[in-house]
Amino acid sequence: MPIITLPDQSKKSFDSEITVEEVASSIGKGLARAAVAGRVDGQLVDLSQIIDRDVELSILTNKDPEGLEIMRHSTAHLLAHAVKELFPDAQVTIGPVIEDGFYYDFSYKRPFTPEDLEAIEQKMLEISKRSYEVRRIEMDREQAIVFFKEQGETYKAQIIEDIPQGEVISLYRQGNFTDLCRGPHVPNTDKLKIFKIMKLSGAYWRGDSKNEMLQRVYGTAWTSKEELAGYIYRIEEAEKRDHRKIGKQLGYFHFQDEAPGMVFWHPDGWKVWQEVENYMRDVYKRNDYQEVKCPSILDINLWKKSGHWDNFRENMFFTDSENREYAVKPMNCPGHVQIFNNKLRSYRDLPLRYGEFGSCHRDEPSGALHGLLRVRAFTQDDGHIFCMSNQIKSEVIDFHNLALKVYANFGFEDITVKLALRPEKRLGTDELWDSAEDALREALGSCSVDWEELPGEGAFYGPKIEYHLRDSIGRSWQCGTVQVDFMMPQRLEAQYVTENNTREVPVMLHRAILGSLERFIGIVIENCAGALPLWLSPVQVVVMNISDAQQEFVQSVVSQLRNQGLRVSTDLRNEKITYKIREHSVKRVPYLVIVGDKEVENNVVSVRARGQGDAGKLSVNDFVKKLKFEISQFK
RNA sequence: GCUGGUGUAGCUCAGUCGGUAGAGCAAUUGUUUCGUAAACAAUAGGUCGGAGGUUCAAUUCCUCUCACCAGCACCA
Repeated sequence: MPIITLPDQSKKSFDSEITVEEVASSIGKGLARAAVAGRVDGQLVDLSQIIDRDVELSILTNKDPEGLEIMRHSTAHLLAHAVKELFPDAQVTIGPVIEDGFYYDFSYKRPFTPEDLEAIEQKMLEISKRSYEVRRIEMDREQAIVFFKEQGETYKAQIIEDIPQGEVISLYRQGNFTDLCRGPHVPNTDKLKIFKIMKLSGAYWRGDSKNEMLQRVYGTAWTSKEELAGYIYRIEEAEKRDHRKIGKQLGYFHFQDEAPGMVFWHPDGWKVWQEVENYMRDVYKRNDYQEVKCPSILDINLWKKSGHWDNFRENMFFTDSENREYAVKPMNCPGHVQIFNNKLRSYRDLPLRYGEFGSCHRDEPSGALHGLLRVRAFTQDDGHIFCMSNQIKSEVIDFHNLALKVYANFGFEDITVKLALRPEKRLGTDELWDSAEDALREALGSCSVDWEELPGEGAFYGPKIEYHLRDSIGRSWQCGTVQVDFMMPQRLEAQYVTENNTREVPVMLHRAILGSLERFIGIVIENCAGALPLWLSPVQVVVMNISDAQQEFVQSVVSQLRNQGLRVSTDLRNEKITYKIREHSVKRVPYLVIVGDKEVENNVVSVRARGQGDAGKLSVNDFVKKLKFEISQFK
């Protein structure tokens, strides 16, 4: 006599055991039709699940987040089903749900073509219409392994072999296609109607580059055609924000074949850069950092000593001169230690903070390069704090707060914090790693922030807190970081004199807020879709005349604005005012100033603000005040 | 680095089933002096990513190579 408690706390009792689907029908026809799965006492189950005891039950439709996920998962199975029908000797592997969709990895003798993808999508629609019932089957482990081996599905058999002994193995069958899966799934393939195959790519079996490369087919699925269209629209809109496109359009920078992964900054792009750099220089000054500058090329022996040779060599560029080998620096830390070591330090000097706009080169794999976001030559706002262990916590907390403040000034509020823990390839003992990781955890713990821990992702010399920002298409990029390092100061023989006149090795905190200036500027561009805030805009104002008669007045307005430190250009071309407005609007100039006879007569300017249109007439003085106020707001 | 795709004028792109290429915008010149997102006309502009090969002939076919794009792997 199961009594079922529904989400609204109402109870329904039944005379005998009953399936989730039957409960849905008992509530209403519409619900039964929309139902894709159920949740019984917190556990997701199929609609066919039998309930034989008192439970709490929710009926899930694809309007529920879990329902949508189940639907996407089932669509992944539909994809695999279609592939098996079209290419019977393809092997299926895994097909999970991801953000906004799903993928499925296949092993096949030849690469799929774009035409294959179309055929697969058609076949999926066809199978969906066949209205196959999706049925759960349970097998024991050995039975399941034999089952998949018989079908030539060696990857599936491998997956099962990794499932712990004794666990029940569940399979799902639709028509003549059976897939290993935990479930749950929609009850029938005809529930799957609104989906689209998106793209094809390679992916290593089990994510390991030593393994075979499989073919990954990506797809998306939604509950309505409108949502699918909305998703496609969002992707298109995001592509318009791509910093590579905007950078080209606005003439900020370019790349060319001769220097893959290295930026040619154009005048306007470089103005943005300088503005960012000067802002960060100010942050250094105001937070007790001393700016330094170290050589880019250092003797290879220093890199051997620091541990880079053993742990980072494949990412470094090398050069030589007169039989001496050098490395182009991939990091700034060894240089800063040299400055620290250049004189005898006392505990009274600590914490000692050095900051550098350090130009680094890393030989990144070609496939990793991505506009400004992943380059081979970049500049870090890289600082190193030499301190005692009892100063770590407060330094990390200060850094955390400073970093968030800087991000906010650039318009970023949504930052993901991660804690990257010891990697396989590393220096130092486990005890040192324990204390370094704990130090960071403790500091984060007192910062009222959520973080995700990433085992194995730390730097070779220490664990790190990472600050991630998202790009326009949802990819997340590490910008800032703070890392605790007990190893490098020791290896490079840094020391300070303690209170007791003994010598001790300082702790070194590596830290960067922007991370790479290139990457950060790329993300800023995407974040504002190229409409940079006034203080960062390379051209803040364009002053334009209506006709030749106002040329002189325009010049005088420009010189007044320039005298106030504003970045101003003129447009005196013999073009219609609408033409000029359009051109500079497309270039996202924050303010356009229009001068015609009326303005000259009244000694005012007509102001047009980006995104707002006509902003009225102002005296030059008032206009300057307005701009200065806006700039001060942002900084 | 791996898998797949792409590479034609400054930009966005069309085209050639093998006979050395075209549009729009930008540029240049001329005319127009015109008030809040594109005036009109003319001109100029490309060894079709690079190197080999096949061919009477290659931008088009083949091989290699470089760069870029997506994803994977790797990472700020």
